[in-house]
Amino acid sequence: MSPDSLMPKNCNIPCIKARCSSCSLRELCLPVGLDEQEVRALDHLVNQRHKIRRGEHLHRAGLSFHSLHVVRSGFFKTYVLQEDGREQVTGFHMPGEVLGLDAISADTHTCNAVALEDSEVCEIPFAKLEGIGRTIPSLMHHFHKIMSREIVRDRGMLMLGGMKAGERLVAFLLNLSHRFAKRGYSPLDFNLRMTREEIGSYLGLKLETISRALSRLQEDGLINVDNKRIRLNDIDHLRRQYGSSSYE
Amino acid sequence: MSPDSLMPKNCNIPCIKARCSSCSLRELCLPVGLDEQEVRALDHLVNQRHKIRRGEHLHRAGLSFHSLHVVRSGFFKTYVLQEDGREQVTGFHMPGEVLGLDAISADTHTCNAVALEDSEVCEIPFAKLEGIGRTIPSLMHHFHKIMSREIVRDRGMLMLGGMKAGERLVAFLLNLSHRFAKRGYSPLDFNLRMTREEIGSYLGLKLETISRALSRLQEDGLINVDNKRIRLNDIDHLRRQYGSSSYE
DNA sequence: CGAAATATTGAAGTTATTCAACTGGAGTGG
DNA sequence: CCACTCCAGTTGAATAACTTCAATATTTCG
Repeated sequence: MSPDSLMPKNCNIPCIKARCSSCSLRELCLPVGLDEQEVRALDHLVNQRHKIRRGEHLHRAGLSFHSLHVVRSGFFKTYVLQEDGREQVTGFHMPGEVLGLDAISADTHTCNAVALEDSEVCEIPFAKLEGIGRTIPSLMHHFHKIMSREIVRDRGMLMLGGMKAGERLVAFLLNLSHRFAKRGYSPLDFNLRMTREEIGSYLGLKLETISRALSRLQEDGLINVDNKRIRLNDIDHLRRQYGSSSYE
Repeated sequence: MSPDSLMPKNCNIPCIKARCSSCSLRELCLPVGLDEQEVRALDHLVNQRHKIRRGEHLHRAGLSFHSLHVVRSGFFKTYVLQEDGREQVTGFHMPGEVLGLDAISADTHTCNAVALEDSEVCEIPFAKLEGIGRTIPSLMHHFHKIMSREIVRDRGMLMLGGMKAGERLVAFLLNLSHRFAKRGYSPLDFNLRMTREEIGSYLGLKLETISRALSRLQEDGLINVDNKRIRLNDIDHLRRQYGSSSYE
């Protein structure tokens, strides 16, 4: 049992009307920086909440694109299948983060998105977003910032290029830590939702290498590893020793 | 390194009014898919053309953001300097491609952009773009596609994660080839504008590894290398043998 | 032309991968 | 409840890939 499940406790309704104005993620999600009136406009924009159970897909590569989705609770991974059948993980996604931005380009999803734990998403029909954005410039501008942040984030991953396995892993852990912290969870003690293999795929390493790197960090006393649970014992040391790579 | 000011220095014709409606890049750049009237609106949007000479910077990380720039001619690289002083290349940019999308996120440039050869850019004040976009939905929508494409492109780089040096390099060459082709240049015979070191930085490899991989491909008869000039002798073989990675 | 930057290549060293054996936990069915 | 299997994870040993260091060649540019 994870000490910090990202799931809300009482969810037995498959779809409910989403309301940004009373959502606990207001300060993380689309509404950031919007005033009361603008957030109410968002209430009209956001269609509904969907439950996605662990292992279910939110969308698949090749499907036509209509709506963005914001993670309301839970945890997702996105990935693509390469010709040879290998799965390449392209990202992990927490509450408040937007899925589907890649699909705007060609009106087609370019990746698969699967829930790593029971999750909920809010659906945002993209045409509607563009429509409402026309009348609420600050909303449109905010959306541009979100897209831009996605670019910055992806580019941050690129910068791991020159790093060694241990450094990449630390950068990854620090990134998760930072994102958990922003969501009110401990930045020092959290559960990985993904397997070593998925981490490896994301970082361009093999699962054994991830395992070894984790063991090594534990030997050095920098972290504690108990299966999926990670404790960062000396986050400053981690930050100093390895690239701070604080990309959002 | 050459001393390079932020402003164009001594150009005879430093800045001229840009006109999308008569630009040869119409089919590659912002105007793609817009009708006559909409393109004329773009003429008002685009401020002017700037000449950036080889080695000069278009912008630097940390500077405040006002305008996007579209490469009108020439070739740019973007990069960030890491704490240890190492330069990490984040991209190469050809005519018709937009620079500065990363900066929207925080109104601050997150990377440096330097011309790898004498170049020209068209300046697009971002506030103006958002303003005009409000009245021309198709322009706004097109802009969203451009941002989305940038995300797809960056993510394509991520997918090189699992590949070996030779495969990454081939993916890189095929990507360049494809982009040259779209611009009317030969997809089989082109000049690299960047050094081996810059390619290496971009791909997460050392310059010697790039050099060796190029030599190896030449030995195998797949390409010809003459310093910066590359000829692809068997592009189908290259495409088949290595990941097609046709990201945009 | 000559200096500095860029590129190539070899040999040695390091790092990550591969293959393989083994552990432990979750879930299943007798 | 236990035996069993499956899956994720750990760890070791051998191998492959990449980097580093170093020497040399080539190109670029003032």
